Amino acid sequence: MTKRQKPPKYSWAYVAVDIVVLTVRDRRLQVMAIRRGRKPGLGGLALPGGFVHLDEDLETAARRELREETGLEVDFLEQVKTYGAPDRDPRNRTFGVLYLAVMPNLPEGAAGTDADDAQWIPVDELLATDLPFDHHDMLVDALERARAKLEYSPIAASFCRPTFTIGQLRQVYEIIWGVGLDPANFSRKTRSVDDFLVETGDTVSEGPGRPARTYTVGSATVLNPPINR
Amino acid sequence: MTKRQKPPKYSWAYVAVDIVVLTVRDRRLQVMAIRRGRKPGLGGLALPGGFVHLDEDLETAARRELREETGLEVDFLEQVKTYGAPDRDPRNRTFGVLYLAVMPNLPEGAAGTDADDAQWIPVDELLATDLPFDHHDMLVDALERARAKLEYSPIAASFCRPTFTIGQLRQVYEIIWGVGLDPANFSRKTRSVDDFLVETGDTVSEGPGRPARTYTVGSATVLNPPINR
DNA sequence: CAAATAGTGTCTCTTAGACAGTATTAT
DNA sequence: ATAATACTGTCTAAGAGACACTATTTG
Repeated sequence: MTKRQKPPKYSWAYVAVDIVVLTVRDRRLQVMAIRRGRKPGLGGLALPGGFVHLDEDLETAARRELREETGLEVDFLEQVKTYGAPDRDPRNRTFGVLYLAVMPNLPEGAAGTDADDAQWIPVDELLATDLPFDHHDMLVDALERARAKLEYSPIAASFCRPTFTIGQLRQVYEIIWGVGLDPANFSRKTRSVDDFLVETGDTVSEGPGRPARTYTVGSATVLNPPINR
Repeated sequence: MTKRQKPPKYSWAYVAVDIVVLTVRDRRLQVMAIRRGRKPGLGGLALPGGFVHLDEDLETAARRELREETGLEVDFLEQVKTYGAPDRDPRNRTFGVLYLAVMPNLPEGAAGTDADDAQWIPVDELLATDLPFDHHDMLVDALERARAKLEYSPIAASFCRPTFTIGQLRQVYEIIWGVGLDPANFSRKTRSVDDFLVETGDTVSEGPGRPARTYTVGSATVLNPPINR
């Protein structure tokens, strides 16, 4: 897998990818964490991630590490930022490329976590634990990115299953932004965004209340007009 | 300068920084380019940049390379994206961390380009030349970032000298967005943004027309409300 | 004086948000 | 029936953009 190359002439380094995978479960924003099997931070929680192979793209490495460490396959994956403080890894000079991934709340087991050491944990709980390296900063930065992207990108749909209701979409916004949104205005607003939502023609009924129309995400890459906080 | 470390155990790589420095000169958006002294792309233009030292932060490396290769000192510097395609550098596995920098149009010579091989060139001209590595993609990505940030960040002020008029600020927007903006509405709009502009109390007269009030940039990090295109 | 730029006034049209009211379900 | 959710209607206030008009300079 890992090819050889000539010994380094200049300052060399390891390059790793780390991934913040977000989902909404039990009405809370949750993040995928793994239990570390080695020092530093042995036994504690950390973000999934690992070294990039020699013949591998960054995004490919992120997907591979995610699959290996958590068993997850994500549809939304985006580079956030690269961390390069000289002492960020006490062992060797290592650069960390952070990725943000987003998943729907799939039923436990279905493409879920085969890996024993992987678990969903509410974001605020993980933020309160002692994370190794600069994983705390990474989590904060990824969250900020996700919050910002809700406004102008269809990323919220990545938190939903392929077919979803506007109520489900609204909950994503409410939970991630931590605010309450007027259902009536939110419905009008999202439907008015060009190519954001595509009506399926079906409706679903979940619990009491009028059945909701279902939608799939459209071709829009930018929300125009944006959904303001 | 470059410390030693133990020989690599896993896939190692070189890490470089590349910088897109933008300014507005002669009413055009221009970018700093250097003439390459080695292959690949020998004799052609390229973005300034170079390898990160072992004991150096990424941003520090970007500032150092910029100083060494172009003699420039910038105030605005921001990480954009990291490029990691396995074949992006034909010689060795090299990751490239892209930075966006912005400068005012300083009078030629003053903290200008000591370096012979560095030059300002209009962005569209550099885009039309044959750039080495993935510098073309980098330039496109940096431009998109700059255009987007005009809307919601005070980055436009970084294109201006410490004290500037609203007319000068408007020109930055017009040139970078490639659109015409209504001077009256633009003036009202920018002045209404919280903590964006701070009046100096002075006015300056450049050519014909009523003298303009001058401003310095305020404490705002986010423009609220934003300046829409 | 004319031409050019800075800045104010005002009008119109669109949109965001508040909130009342109607539709349709589970229990 | 009651409660809960989905969705429509409507009003109000704020904001964006068009554009006329005033202010102050250079030549």
